[in-house]
Amino acid sequence: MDREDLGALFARATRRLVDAERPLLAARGLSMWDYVVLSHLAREPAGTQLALARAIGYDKTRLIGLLDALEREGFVTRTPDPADRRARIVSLTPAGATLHAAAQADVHAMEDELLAHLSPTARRRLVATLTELTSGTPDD
Amino acid sequence: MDREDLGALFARATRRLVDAERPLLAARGLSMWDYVVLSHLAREPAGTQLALARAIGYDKTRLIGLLDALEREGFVTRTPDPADRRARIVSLTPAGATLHAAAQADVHAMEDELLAHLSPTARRRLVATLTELTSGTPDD
DNA sequence: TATTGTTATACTCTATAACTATA
DNA sequence: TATAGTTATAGAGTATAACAATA
Repeated sequence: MDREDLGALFARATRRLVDAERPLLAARGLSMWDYVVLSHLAREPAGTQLALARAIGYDKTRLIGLLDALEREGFVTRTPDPADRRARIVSLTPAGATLHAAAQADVHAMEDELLAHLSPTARRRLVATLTELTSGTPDD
Repeated sequence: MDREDLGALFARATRRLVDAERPLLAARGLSMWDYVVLSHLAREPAGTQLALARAIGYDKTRLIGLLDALEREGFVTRTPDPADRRARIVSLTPAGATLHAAAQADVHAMEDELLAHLSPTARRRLVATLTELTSGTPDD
Protein backbone atom coordinates (compact mmCIF):
# COMPACT_ATOMS: atom_id res chain seq x y z
CA MET A 1 0.00 0.00 0.00
CA ASP A 2 2.64 2.44 1.03
CA ARG A 3 4.87 1.50 -1.87
CA GLU A 4 6.42 4.13 -4.07
CA ASP A 5 5.39 4.34 -7.71
CA LEU A 6 7.97 2.71 -9.94
CA GLY A 7 7.34 5.30 -12.62
CA ALA A 8 8.20 8.12 -10.22
CA LEU A 9 11.42 6.37 -9.20
CA PHE A 10 12.44 5.83 -12.80
CA ALA A 11 11.52 9.34 -13.82
CA ARG A 12 13.61 10.79 -11.02
CA ALA A 13 16.62 8.63 -11.84
CA THR A 14 16.34 9.50 -15.51
CA ARG A 15 16.06 13.19 -14.81
CA ARG A 16 19.16 13.07 -12.66
CA LEU A 17 21.12 11.29 -15.38
CA VAL A 18 19.91 13.62 -18.11
CA ASP A 19 20.59 16.72 -16.03
CA ALA A 20 24.15 15.53 -15.53
CA GLU A 21 24.56 14.58 -19.17
CA ARG A 22 23.24 17.71 -20.82
CA PRO A 23 26.05 20.12 -19.83
CA LEU A 24 28.66 17.57 -20.93
CA LEU A 25 27.10 17.40 -24.37
CA ALA A 26 26.50 21.15 -24.55
CA ALA A 27 30.21 21.67 -23.93
CA ARG A 28 30.76 19.89 -27.24
CA GLY A 29 27.96 21.78 -28.97
CA LEU A 30 25.54 18.85 -28.88
CA SER A 31 21.91 18.67 -27.82
CA MET A 32 20.53 15.49 -26.31
CA TRP A 33 18.89 14.54 -29.62
CA ASP A 34 22.11 15.29 -31.50
CA TYR A 35 23.81 12.79 -29.24
CA VAL A 36 21.05 10.23 -29.67
CA VAL A 37 21.41 10.51 -33.44
CA LEU A 38 25.20 10.21 -33.39
CA SER A 39 24.97 7.24 -31.00
CA HIS A 40 22.55 5.43 -33.24
CA LEU A 41 24.61 6.09 -36.35
CA ALA A 42 27.70 4.82 -34.54
CA ARG A 43 25.88 1.59 -33.76
CA GLU A 44 23.84 1.16 -36.94
CA PRO A 45 25.29 3.03 -39.91
CA ALA A 46 23.82 3.53 -43.34
CA GLY A 47 20.12 3.69 -42.62
CA THR A 48 17.52 5.93 -44.21
CA GLN A 49 16.27 9.10 -42.51
CA LEU A 50 12.90 7.56 -41.79
CA ALA A 51 14.45 4.42 -40.34
CA LEU A 52 16.63 6.60 -38.13
CA ALA A 53 13.68 8.65 -36.92
CA ARG A 54 11.71 5.51 -36.07
CA ALA A 55 14.62 3.80 -34.39
CA ILE A 56 15.29 6.64 -31.97
CA GLY A 57 11.63 7.56 -31.48
CA TYR A 58 11.92 11.01 -32.99
CA ASP A 59 9.59 12.79 -35.37
CA LYS A 60 10.77 12.60 -38.97
CA THR A 61 9.95 16.27 -39.58
CA ARG A 62 11.98 17.40 -36.59
CA LEU A 63 14.88 15.21 -37.58
CA ILE A 64 15.39 17.26 -40.73
CA GLY A 65 16.60 20.47 -39.12
CA LEU A 66 18.72 18.47 -36.73
CA LEU A 67 20.43 16.64 -39.60
CA ASP A 68 20.78 19.92 -41.52
CA ALA A 69 22.88 21.33 -38.68
CA LEU A 70 24.93 18.16 -38.18
CA GLU A 71 25.57 17.99 -41.92
CA ARG A 72 26.52 21.67 -42.09
CA GLU A 73 29.07 21.08 -39.34
CA GLY A 74 30.46 18.07 -41.16
CA PHE A 75 29.43 15.34 -38.72
CA VAL A 76 27.00 13.44 -40.92
CA THR A 77 26.37 13.03 -44.63
CA ARG A 78 23.15 12.45 -46.55
CA THR A 79 23.60 10.45 -49.72
CA PRO A 80 20.82 9.33 -52.06
CA ASP A 81 19.84 5.69 -51.77
CA PRO A 82 20.72 4.05 -55.11
CA ALA A 83 17.90 1.57 -54.59
CA ASP A 84 15.25 4.23 -53.94
CA ARG A 85 15.94 7.71 -55.16
CA ARG A 86 13.38 9.22 -52.76
CA ALA A 87 15.34 8.03 -49.73
CA ARG A 88 18.57 9.39 -48.32
CA ILE A 89 21.10 7.39 -46.38
CA VAL A 90 22.50 9.08 -43.29
CA SER A 91 26.06 8.27 -42.24
CA LEU A 92 28.65 9.46 -39.76
CA THR A 93 31.69 11.22 -41.13
CA PRO A 94 35.07 10.48 -39.52
CA ALA A 95 34.71 13.80 -37.68
CA GLY A 96 31.27 12.74 -36.50
CA ALA A 97 32.58 9.41 -35.26
CA THR A 98 35.37 11.16 -33.40
CA LEU A 99 32.97 13.63 -31.83
CA HIS A 100 30.65 10.86 -30.74
CA ALA A 101 33.45 8.85 -29.18
CA ALA A 102 34.63 11.88 -27.23
CA ALA A 103 31.14 12.76 -26.04
CA GLN A 104 30.45 9.19 -25.07
CA ALA A 105 33.66 9.04 -23.07
CA ASP A 106 32.49 12.10 -21.12
CA VAL A 107 29.09 10.55 -20.52
CA HIS A 108 30.49 7.24 -19.39
CA ALA A 109 32.88 8.94 -16.99
CA MET A 110 29.97 10.84 -15.48
CA GLU A 111 27.95 7.64 -15.15
CA ASP A 112 30.84 5.88 -13.47
CA GLU A 113 31.08 8.67 -10.95
CA LEU A 114 27.34 8.69 -10.31
CA LEU A 115 27.29 4.94 -9.76
CA ALA A 116 30.53 4.88 -7.79
CA HIS A 117 28.83 3.97 -4.55
CA LEU A 118 27.14 0.97 -6.18
CA SER A 119 28.90 -2.36 -5.96
CA PRO A 120 30.03 -3.80 -9.29
CA THR A 121 27.53 -6.60 -8.79
CA ALA A 122 24.65 -4.24 -8.08
CA ARG A 123 25.62 -2.25 -11.10
CA ARG A 124 25.82 -5.24 -13.38
CA ARG A 125 22.42 -6.37 -12.12
CA LEU A 126 20.95 -2.95 -12.71
CA VAL A 127 22.07 -2.85 -16.32
CA ALA A 128 20.84 -6.40 -16.88
CA THR A 129 17.42 -5.64 -15.41
CA LEU A 130 17.11 -2.42 -17.38
CA THR A 131 18.08 -4.16 -20.58
CA GLU A 132 15.52 -6.86 -19.95
CA LEU A 133 12.84 -4.31 -19.11
CA THR A 134 13.38 -2.40 -22.33
CA SER A 135 13.93 -5.35 -24.61
CA GLY A 136 10.41 -6.41 -25.62
CA THR A 137 8.51 -4.64 -28.39
CA PRO A 138 10.33 -1.40 -29.19
CA ASP A 139 6.86 -0.20 -30.20
CA ASP A 140 7.41 2.34 -32.99
CA MET B 1 33.83 0.42 -25.09
CA ASP B 2 30.79 -1.18 -26.57
CA ARG B 3 28.72 -0.51 -23.50
CA GLU B 4 25.29 1.02 -23.77
CA ASP B 5 24.66 4.44 -22.29
CA LEU B 6 22.97 4.18 -18.93
CA GLY B 7 21.00 7.34 -19.64
CA ALA B 8 19.55 5.81 -22.80
CA LEU B 9 18.56 2.66 -20.91
CA PHE B 10 16.88 4.65 -18.17
CA ALA B 11 15.15 6.96 -20.60
CA ARG B 12 13.75 4.01 -22.52
CA ALA B 13 12.51 2.27 -19.38
CA THR B 14 10.94 5.49 -18.12
CA ARG B 15 9.24 6.16 -21.40
CA ARG B 16 7.78 2.69 -21.45
CA LEU B 17 6.43 3.10 -17.93
CA VAL B 18 5.02 6.55 -18.61
CA ASP B 19 3.45 5.45 -21.89
CA ALA B 20 1.69 2.65 -20.04
CA GLU B 21 0.68 4.91 -17.19
CA ARG B 22 -0.74 7.83 -19.14
CA PRO B 23 -3.86 6.10 -20.55
CA LEU B 24 -4.69 4.69 -17.12
CA LEU B 25 -4.63 8.18 -15.64
CA ALA B 26 -6.43 9.71 -18.61
CA ALA B 27 -9.24 7.22 -18.09
CA ARG B 28 -9.77 8.91 -14.72
CA GLY B 29 -9.41 12.40 -16.17
CA LEU B 30 -5.90 12.93 -14.81
CA SER B 31 -2.77 14.20 -16.49
CA MET B 32 0.63 12.97 -15.35
CA TRP B 33 1.22 16.17 -13.40
CA ASP B 34 -2.24 15.91 -11.83
CA TYR B 35 -1.25 12.49 -10.58
CA VAL B 36 2.11 13.72 -9.32
CA VAL B 37 0.36 16.45 -7.34
CA LEU B 38 -2.23 14.09 -5.86
CA SER B 39 0.50 11.58 -4.99
CA HIS B 40 2.53 14.17 -3.20
CA LEU B 41 -0.46 15.50 -1.28
CA ALA B 42 -1.36 11.95 -0.27
CA ARG B 43 2.12 11.51 1.14
CA GLU B 44 2.74 14.99 2.54
CA PRO B 45 -0.46 16.90 3.22
CA ALA B 46 -0.91 20.50 4.24
CA GLY B 47 1.98 22.20 2.48
CA THR B 48 2.02 25.57 0.76
CA GLN B 49 1.72 25.93 -3.01
CA LEU B 50 5.34 26.94 -3.36
CA ALA B 51 6.53 24.03 -1.23
CA LEU B 52 4.46 21.69 -3.37
CA ALA B 53 5.87 23.10 -6.60
CA ARG B 54 9.43 22.72 -5.34
CA ALA B 55 8.87 19.23 -3.97
CA ILE B 56 7.61 17.84 -7.25
CA GLY B 57 9.95 19.87 -9.46
CA TYR B 58 7.20 21.83 -11.17
CA ASP B 59 7.05 25.52 -12.00
CA LYS B 60 5.00 27.49 -9.47
CA THR B 61 3.27 29.49 -12.19
CA ARG B 62 2.19 26.37 -14.05
CA LEU B 63 0.97 24.77 -10.85
CA ILE B 64 -1.71 27.44 -10.51
CA GLY B 65 -3.87 26.44 -13.45
CA LEU B 66 -3.44 22.80 -12.54
CA LEU B 67 -4.65 23.44 -8.98
CA ASP B 68 -7.47 25.60 -10.32
CA ALA B 69 -8.83 22.63 -12.24
CA LEU B 70 -8.34 20.14 -9.42
CA GLU B 71 -10.03 22.53 -7.01
CA ARG B 72 -12.92 23.16 -9.41
CA GLU B 73 -13.49 19.42 -9.61
CA GLY B 74 -13.41 19.11 -5.85
CA PHE B 75 -10.21 17.08 -5.45
CA VAL B 76 -8.10 19.64 -3.59
CA THR B 77 -8.72 22.71 -1.45
CA ARG B 78 -6.69 25.88 -1.03
CA THR B 79 -7.00 27.44 2.40
CA PRO B 80 -5.12 30.53 3.61
CA ASP B 81 -2.20 29.80 5.91
CA PRO B 82 -3.07 31.34 9.32
CA ALA B 83 0.63 31.84 9.99
CA ASP B 84 1.28 33.69 6.70
CA ARG B 85 -1.67 35.22 4.96
CA ARG B 86 0.16 35.37 1.65
CA ALA B 87 0.47 31.59 1.49
CA ARG B 88 -2.21 29.03 0.74
CA ILE B 89 -2.23 25.49 2.07
CA VAL B 90 -3.12 22.83 -0.47
CA SER B 91 -4.91 19.71 0.78
CA LEU B 92 -6.61 16.65 -0.64
CA THR B 93 -10.36 16.43 -0.21
CA PRO B 94 -11.85 13.00 0.61
CA ALA B 95 -12.85 12.77 -3.05
CA GLY B 96 -9.29 13.61 -4.04
CA ALA B 97 -7.89 10.95 -1.73
CA THR B 98 -10.30 8.38 -3.13
CA LEU B 99 -9.40 9.32 -6.70
CA HIS B 100 -5.69 9.08 -5.98
CA ALA B 101 -6.05 5.67 -4.33
CA ALA B 102 -7.99 4.35 -7.31
CA ALA B 103 -5.51 5.76 -9.82
CA GLN B 104 -2.56 4.41 -7.86
CA ALA B 105 -4.16 0.96 -7.74
CA ASP B 106 -4.40 1.02 -11.53
CA VAL B 107 -0.79 2.13 -11.85
CA HIS B 108 0.51 -0.50 -9.46
CA ALA B 109 -1.41 -3.23 -11.23
CA MET B 110 0.15 -2.14 -14.51
CA GLU B 111 3.62 -2.10 -12.95
CA ASP B 112 3.11 -5.57 -11.53
CA GLU B 113 2.19 -6.84 -14.95
CA LEU B 114 5.14 -5.14 -16.60
CA LEU B 115 7.56 -6.59 -14.06
CA ALA B 116 5.89 -9.99 -13.98
CA HIS B 117 8.83 -11.73 -15.64
CA LEU B 118 11.22 -10.32 -13.04
CA SER B 119 11.94 -12.47 -10.02
CA PRO B 120 10.79 -11.00 -6.69
CA THR B 121 14.43 -10.70 -5.68
CA ALA B 122 15.43 -8.90 -8.88
CA ARG B 123 12.49 -6.61 -8.41
CA ARG B 124 13.30 -5.82 -4.81
CA ARG B 125 16.92 -5.13 -5.79
CA LEU B 126 15.80 -2.84 -8.61
CA VAL B 127 13.66 -0.72 -6.30
CA ALA B 128 16.43 -0.59 -3.72
CA THR B 129 19.00 0.51 -6.29
CA LEU B 130 16.68 3.10 -7.77
CA THR B 131 15.89 4.48 -4.35
CA GLU B 132 19.57 4.72 -3.53
CA LEU B 133 20.32 6.37 -6.87
CA THR B 134 17.69 9.04 -6.36
CA SER B 135 18.22 9.61 -2.66
CA GLY B 136 21.06 12.16 -2.54
CA THR B 137 20.45 15.89 -3.05
CA PRO B 138 16.93 16.36 -4.44
CA ASP B 139 18.47 19.45 -6.06
CA ASP B 140 15.68 22.05 -6.17
C1' DT C 1 13.03 45.08 0.84
C1' DA C 2 11.67 40.25 0.09
C1' DT C 3 8.17 36.67 -0.66
C1' DT C 4 3.47 34.14 -2.11
C1' DG C 5 0.34 33.69 -5.36
C1' DT C 6 -1.08 35.46 -9.65
C1' DT C 7 -1.26 37.07 -14.58
C1' DA C 8 0.67 38.05 -19.05
C1' DT C 9 4.03 37.25 -22.39
C1' DA C 10 7.50 35.06 -25.01
C1' DC C 11 9.91 31.07 -26.21
C1' DT C 12 10.77 26.16 -27.12
C1' DC C 13 9.30 21.79 -28.22
C1' DT C 14 6.18 18.85 -30.53
C1' DA C 15 2.38 17.34 -33.66
C1' DT C 16 -0.38 17.91 -38.02
C1' DA C 17 -1.23 19.02 -42.73
C1' DA C 18 0.28 19.83 -47.22
C1' DC C 19 3.77 19.80 -51.03
C1' DT C 20 7.59 17.41 -54.37
C1' DA C 21 9.69 13.77 -56.30
C1' DT C 22 9.87 9.43 -56.73
C1' DA C 23 7.89 4.58 -56.48
C1' DT D 1 -2.11 5.25 -55.03
C1' DA D 2 1.49 5.29 -51.64
C1' DT D 3 5.98 6.64 -49.65
C1' DA D 4 10.58 9.64 -48.35
C1' DG D 5 11.89 13.87 -47.52
C1' DT D 6 10.61 18.58 -46.94
C1' DT D 7 8.14 22.87 -45.51
C1' DA D 8 4.77 25.64 -43.04
C1' DT D 9 1.64 26.14 -39.51
C1' DA D 10 -0.61 25.44 -35.29
C1' DG D 11 -0.64 23.68 -30.71
C1' DA D 12 1.17 22.18 -26.22
C1' DG D 13 4.53 22.72 -22.84
C1' DT D 14 7.80 25.66 -20.49
C1' DA D 15 10.31 29.79 -18.82
C1' DT D 16 10.57 34.84 -17.66
C1' DA D 17 8.91 39.27 -16.13
C1' DA D 18 5.85 42.03 -13.71
C1' DC D 19 1.99 42.90 -10.38
C1' DA D 20 -0.88 42.91 -5.71
C1' DA D 21 -1.00 41.53 -1.11
C1' DT D 22 1.54 40.47 2.77
C1' DA D 23 5.76 39.79 5.51
